[in-house]
Amino acid sequence: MIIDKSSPIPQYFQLQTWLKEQIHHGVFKVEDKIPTEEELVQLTGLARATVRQAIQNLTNMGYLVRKKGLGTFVTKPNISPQKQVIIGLIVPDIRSGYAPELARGAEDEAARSKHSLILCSSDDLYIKADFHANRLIENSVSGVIFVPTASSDSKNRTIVQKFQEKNIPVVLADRTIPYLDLDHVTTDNFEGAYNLTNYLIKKGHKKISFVYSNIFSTEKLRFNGYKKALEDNGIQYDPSIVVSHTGPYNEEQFSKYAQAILKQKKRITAVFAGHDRIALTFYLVARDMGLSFPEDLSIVGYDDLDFETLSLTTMHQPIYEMGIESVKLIDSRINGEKNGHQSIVLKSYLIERESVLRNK
Amino acid sequence: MIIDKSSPIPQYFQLQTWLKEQIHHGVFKVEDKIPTEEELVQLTGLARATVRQAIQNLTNMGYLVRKKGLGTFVTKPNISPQKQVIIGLIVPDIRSGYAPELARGAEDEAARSKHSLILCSSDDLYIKADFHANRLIENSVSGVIFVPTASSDSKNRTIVQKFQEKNIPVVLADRTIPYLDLDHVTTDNFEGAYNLTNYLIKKGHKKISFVYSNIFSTEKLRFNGYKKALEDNGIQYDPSIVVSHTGPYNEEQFSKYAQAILKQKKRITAVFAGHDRIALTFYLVARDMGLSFPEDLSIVGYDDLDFETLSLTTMHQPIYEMGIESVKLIDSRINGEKNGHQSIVLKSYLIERESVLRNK
DNA sequence: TTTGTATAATTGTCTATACAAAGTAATTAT
DNA sequence: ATAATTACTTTGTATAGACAATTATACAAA
Repeated sequence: MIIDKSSPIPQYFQLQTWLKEQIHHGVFKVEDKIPTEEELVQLTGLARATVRQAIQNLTNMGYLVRKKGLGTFVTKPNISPQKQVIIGLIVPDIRSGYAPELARGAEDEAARSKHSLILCSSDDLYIKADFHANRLIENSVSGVIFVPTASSDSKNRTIVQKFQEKNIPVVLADRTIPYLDLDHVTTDNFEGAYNLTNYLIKKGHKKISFVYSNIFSTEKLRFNGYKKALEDNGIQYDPSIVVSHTGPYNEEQFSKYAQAILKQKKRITAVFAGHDRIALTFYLVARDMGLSFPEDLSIVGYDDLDFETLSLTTMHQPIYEMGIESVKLIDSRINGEKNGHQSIVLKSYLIERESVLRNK
Repeated sequence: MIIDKSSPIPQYFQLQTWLKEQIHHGVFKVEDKIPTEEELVQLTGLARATVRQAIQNLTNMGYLVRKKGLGTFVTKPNISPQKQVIIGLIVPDIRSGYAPELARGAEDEAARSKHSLILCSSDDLYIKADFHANRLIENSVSGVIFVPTASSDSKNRTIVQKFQEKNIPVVLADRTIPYLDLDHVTTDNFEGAYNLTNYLIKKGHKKISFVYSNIFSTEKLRFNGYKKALEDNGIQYDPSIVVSHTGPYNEEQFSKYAQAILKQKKRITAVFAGHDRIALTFYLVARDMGLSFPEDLSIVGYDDLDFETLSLTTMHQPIYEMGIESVKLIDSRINGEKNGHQSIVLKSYLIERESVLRNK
């Protein structure tokens, strides 16, 4: 029998479930007419009002369409049985640095699970990141990949918390925020910088300038790797050839730093730039000052950006993979697979080009 | 009286309308309890089932919440009075060419109207563009900015039609598709190429090679501009120094073209590359062949990509503005402001750098 | 060929009634 | 004072029956 009168489950609900099963099993197919109310009354022994309640509910749910004078019909298996997943990506600027590569990695991985990616550029400003965060929340995204801005840690935390309040999983990409237990994908910045510094030292360089922004976790780690490598090789750390800029990269400012460093009397032989952009600035300034390259000055960068005509020795960061891993993390959060927060640290490797010369 | 028994309008519907009005006019406020079913029976003279039908409908619509044993309550006036607008952006690859600039322009303009941008890279392939199109449609985007792929016109048309069937406005960015009346944002490719060719001619060049992909509307127009400029200056068009590649840009292939052109006996003095990437490839090949630059060979490109260390004379395309205008067009479509399709042609301008030398 | 009419089938609207289930509030027992 | 009981209110489930509105079909009339 279809209806169990002794069951505590409401009879309209039993009928409703039965009808749904019939549709699901293809007994009533798409566009088919299901039995009339009267027939269902005969079939189940229920009152017509009860039958109607079951049918009405299924109609509201979109399983059925009722047509006056004609009957009740099974609707086309409707749109989107699985909810659309949208992931927000907040980068400093989609035009610069590694952002395009990160975006593409994230996009490709998202596409694999039929997810979509909303693009947000923060210009490294808290206020823009906050604006985007609000919009992402309004769009009820399923997760966010966030590259922290150049603002203070506490402001970056505010943004993360905004998402957390709405139970939206957040993955920090590349940079991290202190005192915040979060999923995080980055590269081995300390180790990478350590290896790169060692490489310079093995090439005979002792006076190695280090120029970086001290507000980003990544560059701070690189600086630590640099210092450790000096120490392990018995080279005295010299603060006078280190530039620690409190703020994000800025072409004009870093050009001045480059000029200052290159004009110093105690001649440096190599520059370790906090990232490739800085390396490029150094190269341009050095060239303008009449230094020949790499004969007069060896330069290494960090990131492996695509400078077509500048053959820069640098540390390649697997940015594309970072995008992939970020989306994977978001995905596992959405599916509630993991508990506790994960930090994924990807390996970077040295790309030896022609910007470093053995120091005699 | 609340209910007009003689009206042809169903009584449950009359009650439903009345209740909705009371809520709207604030007689029943948010979180308020509305009269119980029994009270409404007294008030209206209807049967309880009829009253229930009215209440049930309003519950389904989200106006009311029923609580067993407690009563029926007015819900909070729900979320999102204004719908979120999401715009899809389909570019060949967010990592290359002008895509980042276009994306950023679109993003900034979208942000101004609190819209969001979903990023899609097609790799210039029909199949990927189609995949993204389907996902954008599933996400019910409000509009799409589409850079046609390197596939055939008919395949690109198929994708556009997919959106049109769902009444989703489409704007073609940069490239166009023949025989398709659509909103379109581009630059004056013919005129730009004409001017750039004239510039070369005024610099004394007569043997000017032209190398391009003949599958894109933009580069075809540039080629036409090039030919027209030759003609207007009385220079014989020479097909043997023109490379017309049937397919998208491809580094390996274009390197071979460059080698072939540069090895020819009838020595060319300048190259007009279909876009900056091609110009770069020519530069690299020429350099590897021992040609000095720009003394032995003048090169011009098109796009004004950011090649840090290559001082390329080129035609600057206002790509950022193209992104802005594209979103503006989508916006006016969404608001139903315009009828008929619009073509916006932005002005490009010559950037004179150091890659062109006067030919003696 | 078109238009009108009758009829059957089916869903839509509505009334009247009864008991169940889930809360609240007052009362009673401990 | 606290806990258990009871009474009451309100929505939830269910039955039985009546008539209205809409559609398809067949047949008749213009």
